Amino acid sequence: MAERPGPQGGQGLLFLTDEQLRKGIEAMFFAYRGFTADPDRILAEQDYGRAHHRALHFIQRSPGTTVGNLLDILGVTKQSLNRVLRRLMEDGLVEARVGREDRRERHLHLTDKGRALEKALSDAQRDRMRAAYRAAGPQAVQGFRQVLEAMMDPEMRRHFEASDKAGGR
Amino acid sequence: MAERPGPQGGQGLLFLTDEQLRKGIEAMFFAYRGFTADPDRILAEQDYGRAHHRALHFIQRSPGTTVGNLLDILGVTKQSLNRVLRRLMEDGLVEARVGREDRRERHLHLTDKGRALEKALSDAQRDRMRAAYRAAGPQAVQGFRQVLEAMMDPEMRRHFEASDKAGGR
DNA sequence: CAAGATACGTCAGCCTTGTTGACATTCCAA
DNA sequence: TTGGAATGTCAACAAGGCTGACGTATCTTG
Repeated sequence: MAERPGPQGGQGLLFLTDEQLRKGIEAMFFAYRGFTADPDRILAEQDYGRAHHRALHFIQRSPGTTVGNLLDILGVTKQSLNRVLRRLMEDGLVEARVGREDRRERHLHLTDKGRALEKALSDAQRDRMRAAYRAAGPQAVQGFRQVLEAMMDPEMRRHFEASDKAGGR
Repeated sequence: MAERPGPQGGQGLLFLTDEQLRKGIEAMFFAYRGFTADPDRILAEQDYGRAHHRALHFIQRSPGTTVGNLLDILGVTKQSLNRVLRRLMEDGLVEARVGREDRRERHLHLTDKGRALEKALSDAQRDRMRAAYRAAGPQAVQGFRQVLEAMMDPEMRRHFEASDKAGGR
């Protein structure tokens, strides 16, 4: 567990010490706070929460996605998601269209109003991300992405990779 | 906003496109889920939540820390933290010692039982982090840390850097 | 065509963890 | 001695998770 550089490893494994890992864990914790801080402020003004942000984000990213697919991605129960979606539809940010091929499905789309809020949120979040990327540099960004990807559950990695559109990576 | 490589930037700024930033945002989202998944399972068995994990972690990391300091780090209200601490003390995982210099302060320590749970949680989380680090390699880990650090609020970065003990980075 | 499976919505009730506001206690420091 | 700091605690509330149960279209399959 507590590593001294073994005969096989030497300097090359120092980044796997418990202490380094602890720092990584705390870095994730503190960084995630920063990551959500700016959108949270905007959301609070309008009486929405992170759950609404997540729904808006993934509908924006994959317009026409179904409720079931969203459930998969977000990993919450349909009751929980439904409460959020209902509110977004009542408020006219999201619109559900009956599927043409399978009429049981509801295909979700943002309205202009929904797109506007989503943009405000993602602009704020992207600004922070952009600043961090710029400060760290392209090399660091590549490493950042590699570690995050390796940290995901395989099923989540599938969803993540599935989001490559034109211009993805 | 939507960048084409400008005359000044060229290839070097492609990592700052909106699409790259969106992928970074989703990577954070999906990775954080993986990051908390293993401890969450252990916590659920014992009817604790993430809030308890966070408290245990930061008490373990800085034994003797005060309630006020913990409030600072965790960024929640004292009522919220108090509920969690009370439960941990009732269950005999955490012990509060009256300060010797300033007797208003409570210095928090883990009991053996608390240390045991904290270790189980952090072992699980470290295992995942170690696997990710190993898969990505030392170079990537360095980048990972740089980006996360740049993403923190300055005040959180202070707390983060303050946690360097012997062997930190 | 009938029966079962699927996609979705919804009601009811519960829990954790966050919030605000108010107030008490204890103790340090000027 | 008095003001303010550090802490604890009560009450009430909200967001957003959860489970369980049930209803209704709609599709699919035997």
